[in-house]
Amino acid sequence: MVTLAEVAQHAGVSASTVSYVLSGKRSISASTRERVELSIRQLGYHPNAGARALASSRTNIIALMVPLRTDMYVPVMMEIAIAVATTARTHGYDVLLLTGEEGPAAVRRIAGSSLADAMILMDVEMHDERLPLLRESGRTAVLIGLPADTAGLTCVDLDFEATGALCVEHLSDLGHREIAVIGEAAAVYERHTGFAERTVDGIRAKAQETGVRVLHRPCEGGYAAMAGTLARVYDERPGTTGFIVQNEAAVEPLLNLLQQQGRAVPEDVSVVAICPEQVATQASVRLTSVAIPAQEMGRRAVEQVVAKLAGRGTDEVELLAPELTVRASTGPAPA
Amino acid sequence: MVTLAEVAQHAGVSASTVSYVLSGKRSISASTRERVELSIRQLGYHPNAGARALASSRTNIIALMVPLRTDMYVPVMMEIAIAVATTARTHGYDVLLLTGEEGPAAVRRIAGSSLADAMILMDVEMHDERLPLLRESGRTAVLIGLPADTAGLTCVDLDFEATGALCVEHLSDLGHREIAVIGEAAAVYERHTGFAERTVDGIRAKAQETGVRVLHRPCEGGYAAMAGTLARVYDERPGTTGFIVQNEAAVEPLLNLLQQQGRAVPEDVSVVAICPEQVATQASVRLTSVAIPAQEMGRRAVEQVVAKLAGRGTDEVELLAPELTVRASTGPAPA
DNA sequence: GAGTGGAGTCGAAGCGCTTCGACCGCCTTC
DNA sequence: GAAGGCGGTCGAAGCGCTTCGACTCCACTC
Repeated sequence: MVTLAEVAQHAGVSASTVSYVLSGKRSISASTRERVELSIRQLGYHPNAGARALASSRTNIIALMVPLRTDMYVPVMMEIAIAVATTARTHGYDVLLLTGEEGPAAVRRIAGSSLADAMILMDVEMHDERLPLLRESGRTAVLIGLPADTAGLTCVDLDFEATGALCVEHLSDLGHREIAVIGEAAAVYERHTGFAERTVDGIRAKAQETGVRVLHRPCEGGYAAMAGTLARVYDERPGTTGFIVQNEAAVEPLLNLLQQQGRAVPEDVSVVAICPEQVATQASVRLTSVAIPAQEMGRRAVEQVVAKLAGRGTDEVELLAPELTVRASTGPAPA
Repeated sequence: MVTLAEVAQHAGVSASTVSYVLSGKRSISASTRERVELSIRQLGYHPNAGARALASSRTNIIALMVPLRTDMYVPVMMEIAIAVATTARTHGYDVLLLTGEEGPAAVRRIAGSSLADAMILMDVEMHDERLPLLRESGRTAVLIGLPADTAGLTCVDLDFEATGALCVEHLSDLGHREIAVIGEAAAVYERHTGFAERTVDGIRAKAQETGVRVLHRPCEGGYAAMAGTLARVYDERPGTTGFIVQNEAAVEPLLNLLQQQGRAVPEDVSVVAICPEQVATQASVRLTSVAIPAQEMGRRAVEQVVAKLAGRGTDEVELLAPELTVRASTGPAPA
């Protein structure tokens, strides 16, 4: 491996000069700069990451903790993770991938070993075990999600309350008075995952306001689970004409089951989904939906991290405004 | 941050002794060891990753290059990535997440900066641009996938040729004589992604052997694309009774369209899928399928990396044997 | 009872980089 | 024309760790 010293020798300058050319922290004459840059290219020099980290106590690495859960909708996670990784690169950072496996201890390990300059946590629960450790470590961090106590934390998330409200409003405007909410798997609510609960809160509040009746049912993905859930929904509320679905793995099963039961979408039943665009547009019926802006979330999280590391930080909660796109799955309530 | 020196002082020994306690590279008396370990715990010491990397030229980081493509089936990628990350941790490694964005240059950057001890490449193409750089860099690497030239490379992958053959064999045994293959998006073949081509090769070979006629059509995911593809298939080969699907985004659309056209699965038409277990079991019809062992692939890749880094390396191609599980989507060909 | 060897420990020399203070000209400025 | 300032460069001191050689002590051996 080529070292700084070798570059310096090759260019006929001192090591510190080369370092300053690289970092731009002191002014360097054009001629020297060019000579150094030429040497760098000719020798194929790359700074050693470890040495750099040691000397500067900056690793240029952001740790990303992704959940291990299988009950979460994976593509969204992946999309966020990829957005984080690519955005990070544009700011000169690499991303370290941590899975939930290790649990809260990972926070301590990363902070303690100075493996990363900052952390991004995904799938944050209302009372997340990692948060105390995070605060204690004093490390820069950004959450994707919204815990109960956000004091001193920077958070990025879709505004799920507004999302829920928006869905109800849309259905209500179309004249629907009985709505069923097909939610995430029960386990998601049990561990108090913020986004799921906030969506339901938003739905309930808007329903109350508009005088719409709401029935909320968690649902595992897949056909079998959806069939059972659907049967119970119609059992309890035969007059249901609107559905809000917040479980991507339940979308297609729901559409199919409705069709099989002779309920036409959107003539008899309207369906609003909260899901990534791709799911909404590729489903068997083009779905009216509120998109989950996974990329945007990943991007914003990194930008917040970078800002905080640059000292321009803000401890704020950034909620992205939901947007509802009307497609072919919603229409006026049947008379 | 607590340093080695502070631990040493606290325990009343020299820094090197603490280091040897940590690494176990020299024998240490039980009493000293205990004293040092106690100090480490009391002070909450974590070795600094950068310093360690610098002094030992080992980072304990494995770089994972995931593709950026959206035409790949994302959940499989995610599953592999998570398996890689968790397996790596059990061997004391962390994982650096690189996206395709940066292209082949990422290989050079990682190797040059000694950011990682080894690399795992996913989504390898037949003539992958990254391979020359990889060979040149001399860095330890394992591929998930199979390029045309595997000389000097360690590869892990499902045996897709055998997979294709297995699917044909199953359908042939059931008496099907005309088979359609619904493949990945055209772009996947255009860039010569090994697994897609090898599957088709395996299918063709076995078809020839068993006297089955095969029609292969690439297909984007979603309903619209699938509808078009299906129409064309029946246009060209009205006698088609068996389908092999290697595009998860086409599975559900295919099943639905067949149903809509009044073709019963499996009475009129048999469908074999090449997809993750979850897709096969959660589809509207429980699918006969060959599973893509994503976790196993990720795990094996890491184990190969660890073995190579420990000097126990083998430059070999490890092809996992496919397993076909018969479920409800295949049956005897109609008379 | 001197010689041998192994177990246990230490000191010091780096690993490759960043960064601080110092230095040297040269251009201003009054 | 002397004082001051600034752009440009260098030397040296670490950053926190690993690792090599050397040293000490003690239990053996013959």
